[in-house]
Amino acid sequence: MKVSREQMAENRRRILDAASRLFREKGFDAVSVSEVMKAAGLTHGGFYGHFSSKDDLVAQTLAHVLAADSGEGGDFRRYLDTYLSPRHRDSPAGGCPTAGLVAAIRHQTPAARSAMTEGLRSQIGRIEKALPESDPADRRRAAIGSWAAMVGAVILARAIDDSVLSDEILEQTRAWIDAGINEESVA
Amino acid sequence: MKVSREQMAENRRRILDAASRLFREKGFDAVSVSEVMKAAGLTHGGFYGHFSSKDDLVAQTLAHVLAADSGEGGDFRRYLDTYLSPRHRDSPAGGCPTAGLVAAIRHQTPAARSAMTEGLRSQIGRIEKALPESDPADRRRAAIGSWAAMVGAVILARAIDDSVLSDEILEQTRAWIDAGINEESVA
DNA sequence: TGTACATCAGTGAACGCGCGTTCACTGATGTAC
DNA sequence: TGTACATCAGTGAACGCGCGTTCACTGATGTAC
Repeated sequence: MKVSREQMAENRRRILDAASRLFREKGFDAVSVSEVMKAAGLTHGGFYGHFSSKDDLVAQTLAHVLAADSGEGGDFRRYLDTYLSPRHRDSPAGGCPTAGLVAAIRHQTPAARSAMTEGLRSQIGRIEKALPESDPADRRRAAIGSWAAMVGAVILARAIDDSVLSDEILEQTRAWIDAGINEESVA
Repeated sequence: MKVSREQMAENRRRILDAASRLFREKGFDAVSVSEVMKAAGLTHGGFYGHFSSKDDLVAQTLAHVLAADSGEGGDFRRYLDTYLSPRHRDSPAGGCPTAGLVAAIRHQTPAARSAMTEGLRSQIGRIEKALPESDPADRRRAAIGSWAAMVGAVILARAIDDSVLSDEILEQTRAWIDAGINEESVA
């Protein structure tokens, strides 16, 4: 049955939101088109009215979720504490899409890589702005280094089965970044 | 046709080596059992004489490649320069198995997670030893923070399609870690 | 040392399954009058 | 505003394909004598 234009737009949003959560939780390959559609409250046949292929869904989901990833104009240290928390590590579905999906981007289409590139560029810019003032070159270095360490730490912490070591990775990386930021702002 | 015991052991090693390269290059899901066997110079039917399932191959490949990942008793800065080089970024198949595979471990079996946990534990220990002397607690913090940043930077650098930004991520992360190490050794 | 034969590593056809994708159909929407 | 009908978003059965896995078979290995 046909559906109103607003309903169709909302359906599309629900598909993207469902895909976004499922992809972060289980990875691109382990999530089927049917699963996404069911999670969005629809049947699989209607999928191709919204997207040209599963690859297209992946690319559009990335653009959707990385654009929404903004916010956080606030304090960098607060962001750091939240990001490197056990709570964030344990919630991939609702957590940072970069931590959940970057590594898989290598095996996706050029459109997906492009979306990730822009997402990463703006995320680095956002961290630069949130960092305590100092020399612009140092600030950029700190933004990139911190972000690499944050994403790396969450990925490592999520991969292992020893919760003590996992907690330690989060906490030590947090302290290490914190010390690096102090150093930069003092320099 | 049957094959000598030594030949069988060598075949097993060749399967693990082929799987190791292919998994790092394309990811676990995108590599089929047949593809691995063909790369090892065998046919797919013989696979189950060596491994009980593809999941078993994944777990054993991780144990195999993470154990071999050792070496590098040398200078940390040299290791850092090599690790965060465009050459390493561009060679996932022959590169660090952690950078190539950690993020996918979350979706693998407990045996695979266990292998990654031990691999990570020993890698952190190795870096601790290679770091310039200072307080042991600072050294451990630096080892974990540096490793998170190194793995994160390579994963980020591999994900994007802008080679200028990708090079910058490697170089800035290298400089950021270098500064952090200096700070620790001075403290 | 040489022979006879049981073992078993590797082969390749075949299987069942779930996936991405297609398509004839349905019935609510929204436009033309 | 009310009616008639063309449009088209969503449905669900069906498809072809590649995957992991199985199995009857082959022939070299290596052991028993």
